Amino acid sequence: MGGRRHMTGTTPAVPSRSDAVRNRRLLLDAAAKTFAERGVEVSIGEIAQRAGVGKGTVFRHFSSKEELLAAIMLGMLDELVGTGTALLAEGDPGRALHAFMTAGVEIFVRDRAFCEVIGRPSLQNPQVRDAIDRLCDVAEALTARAREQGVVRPDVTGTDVALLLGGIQRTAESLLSAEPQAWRRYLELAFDGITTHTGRTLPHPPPRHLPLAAPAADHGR
Amino acid sequence: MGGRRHMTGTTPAVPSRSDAVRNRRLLLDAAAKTFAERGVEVSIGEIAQRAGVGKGTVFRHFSSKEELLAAIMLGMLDELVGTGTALLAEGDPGRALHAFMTAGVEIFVRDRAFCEVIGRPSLQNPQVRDAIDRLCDVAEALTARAREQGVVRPDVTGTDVALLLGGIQRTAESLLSAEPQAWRRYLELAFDGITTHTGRTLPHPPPRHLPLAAPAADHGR
DNA sequence: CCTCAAGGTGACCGAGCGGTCCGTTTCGCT
DNA sequence: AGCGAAACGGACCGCTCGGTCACCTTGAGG
Repeated sequence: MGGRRHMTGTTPAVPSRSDAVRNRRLLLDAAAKTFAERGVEVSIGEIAQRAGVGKGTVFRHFSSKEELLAAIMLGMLDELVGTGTALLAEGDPGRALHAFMTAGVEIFVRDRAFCEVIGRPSLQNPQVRDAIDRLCDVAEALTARAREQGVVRPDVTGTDVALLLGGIQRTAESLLSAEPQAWRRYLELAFDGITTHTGRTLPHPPPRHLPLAAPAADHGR
Repeated sequence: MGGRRHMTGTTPAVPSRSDAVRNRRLLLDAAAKTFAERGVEVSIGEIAQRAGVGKGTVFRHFSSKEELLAAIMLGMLDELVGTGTALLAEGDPGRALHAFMTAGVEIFVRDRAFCEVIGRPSLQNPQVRDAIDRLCDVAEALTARAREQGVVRPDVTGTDVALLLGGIQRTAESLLSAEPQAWRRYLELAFDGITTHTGRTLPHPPPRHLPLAAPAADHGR
């Protein structure tokens, strides 16, 4: 997982001095928690404070806020890809797909920054995009198995499934503080939607991949 | 629509001088377009520029950015409530509910600020909350009709339907720039999910209303 | 045409942000 | 213990934002 002494883009992967490794760990942990609770808008200063280090130390380890964020998002994406890959060994394709979707929505529900970053290509760095591609691939593999067995309707793709994860979280979002498990309701609803056989095919052609190459012709005014 | 000469909260409803009414109109139009395209984060300065007025003029008409935003959100919510109410007269309850959901998702898709504001109670003023309550009520009325006729499964509520609107938009979000109509696919998927009869009941108790009374125990650090 | 209050405006303010820099501390090696 | 390099920290910079204010313009009644 990741080259040892290659530089990970712009910042040395892992420093050698003991205080530096410890602070890097503290920093990653604090950032993960803070981003999860409060979203991408939290200030670097607050993360530093929570980690018990100075603001400058943050930028010694990560050249920018975005890089710190990407490091954390990448870890979670890889974890989910791993879960999906492991589930390809599960015998029952329907159960495997359901378990994958459960794991996916759980991440969205747990982490506010994850929700905000995924699907906003304008904010994403190349590594995150690659990880999302891999996520779509494993979702497609799981979906294909279920589709061939007739568990899911024939015109549903892995990209559909990946996109639904965020949609399910969004549906449950405003209930989450009062009903932390409400998302399971909407996961089941969506799962019934993709497994029901109406005879009709869904409107609009199914998505093959995510359009991740946003030229970001943004608010350059 | 709405009281004529009542003051709308904190700012005089409609001024009397001709230039003032005209500028107010320009401002509302520019703000609606800008919020729709770019979300709540756009600066007041940009809205003013787009309306062709000075920044100070914005604050003469609306005491804060949030009030301007609320005025626009309120208009759209009321419009959707009106559409839903009208659809209660439609003969076919299933078609009526489907049409209501279509109208709802269309608004979400068209307006980025709408997506960002709805369901974030921490940002909402009382009038917007009331409008959302009314929206849930009309959604419940439409859903109840469809439920009684056996069109939708028995354990689906109007609040479920209202929440799904945002979820559907979110699902289609990253496809929207390349495939502006992709949301129809996920609307159909969700509609199939609430109309299919699996025999199983959904997990988690159905939501009765939205928990709109967020005490906002926020990042007051 | 005159008057004056209502309306318009942009320089300005304070707060918060990401990111930089350099004097100071600490680690690890000899 | 002594030393050089690496890491630390927080004052600091430039920028943007929402919101204010004192001065100027303009509409409309007389």
